Amino acid sequence: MVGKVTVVYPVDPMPELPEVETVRRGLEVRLVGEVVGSVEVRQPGILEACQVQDLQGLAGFRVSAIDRRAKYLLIRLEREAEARSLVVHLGMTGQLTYQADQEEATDTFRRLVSGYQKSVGAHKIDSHTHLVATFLSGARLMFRDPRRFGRILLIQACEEDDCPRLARLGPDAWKADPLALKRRWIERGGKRTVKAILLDQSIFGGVGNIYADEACFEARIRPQRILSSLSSARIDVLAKAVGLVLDKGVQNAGTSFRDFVGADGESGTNQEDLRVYGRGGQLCFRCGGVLHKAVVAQRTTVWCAKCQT
DNA sequence: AATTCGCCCTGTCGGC
DNA sequence: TGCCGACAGGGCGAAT
Repeated sequence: MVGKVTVVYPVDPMPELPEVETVRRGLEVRLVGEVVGSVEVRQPGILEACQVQDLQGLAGFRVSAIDRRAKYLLIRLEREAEARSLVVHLGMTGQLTYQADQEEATDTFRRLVSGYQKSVGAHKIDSHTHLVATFLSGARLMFRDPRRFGRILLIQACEEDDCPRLARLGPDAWKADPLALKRRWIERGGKRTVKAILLDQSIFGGVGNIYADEACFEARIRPQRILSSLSSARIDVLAKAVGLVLDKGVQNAGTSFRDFVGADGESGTNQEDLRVYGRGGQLCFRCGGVLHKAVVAQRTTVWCAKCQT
């Protein structure tokens, strides 16, 4: 028996495509059809290109759909002939949770499950809760983000192409045709590293630090390899690996080290399936070699020097 | 033109 | 034990 085991809980990096998709699915089930009663902005600093009054003016709008583009959530709102999109980026620690009624348990319940903190239920309103939308049904949608890297924008539904953040995004990386990934990587990647290309949201959107490293491990390619130095066949493998790790992330309802929760406050389980992210210095599950850690493309990067070439 | 840097922000952790 | 600096990190604008 081991005496005392120190478990390190890394802070979740930015929610990436699978995490945002998990929130989208949760909100789609619960939020569509709800009519906004009032919106309280508790921290105006999270707003971008819109004012507190604009959000307060959403009273009477009905939620018609929840869409996602890369790591952005788009909450579609309609009132008579008007249509708006509430655009939400979760930053690093953002949580967008739904509460059916205010009598429901109002505190997050955390417990340890397989070495990680498991979160259940919407968090109570605290100093990190920056926006609370209350619906006519009594339900609430809350945006909570301790590190405040998240952003909320409100745009006219028809102005999506004029929103610089959205206009910059390339196609969605999830469910993209592997041949399309390959073609665009080669066209737009120049002489950059695989890691830099995977993280570049204007080439394909949705992949962040976790899934970039996991895809490289899956494809047995070093993240610092220059893409143009890879054979055509190996780029094909990488393209399939990206699809695979994103699929798995979505199936597992996202990666939760600490902060990430879905719309109902539930943690994901993908952290249990990670092969390299957060494992620098530990042993490779595939070959037993020591996993290396270094900064590549300005991000902490982990790879196996033995089986990734 | 392509790439890098500094900033935003706060909880957590290691060192003293 | 407690204080404090270092660190983490996506996206954006400025600088190189």
